[in-house]
Amino acid sequence: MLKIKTDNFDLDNTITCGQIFRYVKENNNSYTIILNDRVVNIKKDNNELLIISSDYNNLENVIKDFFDLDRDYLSIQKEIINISGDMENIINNSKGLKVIHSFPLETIISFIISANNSVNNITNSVNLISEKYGTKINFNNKEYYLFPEINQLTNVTEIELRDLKIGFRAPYIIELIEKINALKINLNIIDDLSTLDALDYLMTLNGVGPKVASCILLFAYKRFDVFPIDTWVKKYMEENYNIKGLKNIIEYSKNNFKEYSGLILQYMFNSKRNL
DNA sequence: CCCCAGGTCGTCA
DNA sequence: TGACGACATGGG
Repeated sequence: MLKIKTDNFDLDNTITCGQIFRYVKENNNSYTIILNDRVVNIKKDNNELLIISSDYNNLENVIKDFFDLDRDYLSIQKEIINISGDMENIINNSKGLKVIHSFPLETIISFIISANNSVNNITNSVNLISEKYGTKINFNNKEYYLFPEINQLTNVTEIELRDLKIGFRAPYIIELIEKINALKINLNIIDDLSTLDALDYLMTLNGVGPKVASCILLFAYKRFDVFPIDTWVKKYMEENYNIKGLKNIIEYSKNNFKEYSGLILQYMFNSKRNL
């Protein structure tokens, strides 16, 4: 077992608030999470994380990277409150929430599926994709399936994907796979692009609009200066600021939330969904 | 049978 | 550009 000391970390909220889809809450209040190359089970015991895994190689760094444990969120939260004091409420509601550092291909496909969909349906489809195409891992006397690598998806057909309840988004995913294989899209260069260029780059993909592209950059590339505006954030902005419309929200966020827009909108999403 | 879910696309003015 | 309906699937 690996133990990691943490403070200011809300494990439950971070896992369950919609950033990731592939986790199971166990009876002992631990979480089993499927990462890109291993399965981990994590339990929070006061200020300590207790972790068991199918693979202990470099595990501490993997966990710290995935949960963004080395970033100083308290300072960021203070800064945000300085920028706009009325943020104190929702930040208090989301104290200890970390932005997960997820995996590009899985994140892109998951959030293409997220369009006009519910978290339950998204989770279901992502799990079905993994079970059908991913690598099997035995852990704790159970079988788990990693999300597939690109080479495991090369020959996937639209009909197969529609069987996995992906619906009208199936052709978007086929196109994504084809573009990656044809080297028309390179997920590795995104770190070298500015956030605006990265958004444009991702939005060349069918099925990836401003919201999905923002989620990809926030959750898979650690860009906090994005605007993942969904129905919940729209409701929040209208109720609390009387601001309507995508452009107006982006404009307001840009002016008031600056480089932490993505994080703040995540706080809003979280507070709204937890009501 | 209606509306909605972590939206985006194609079409038409 | 901007508005608007369509889109698979499941749940309330």
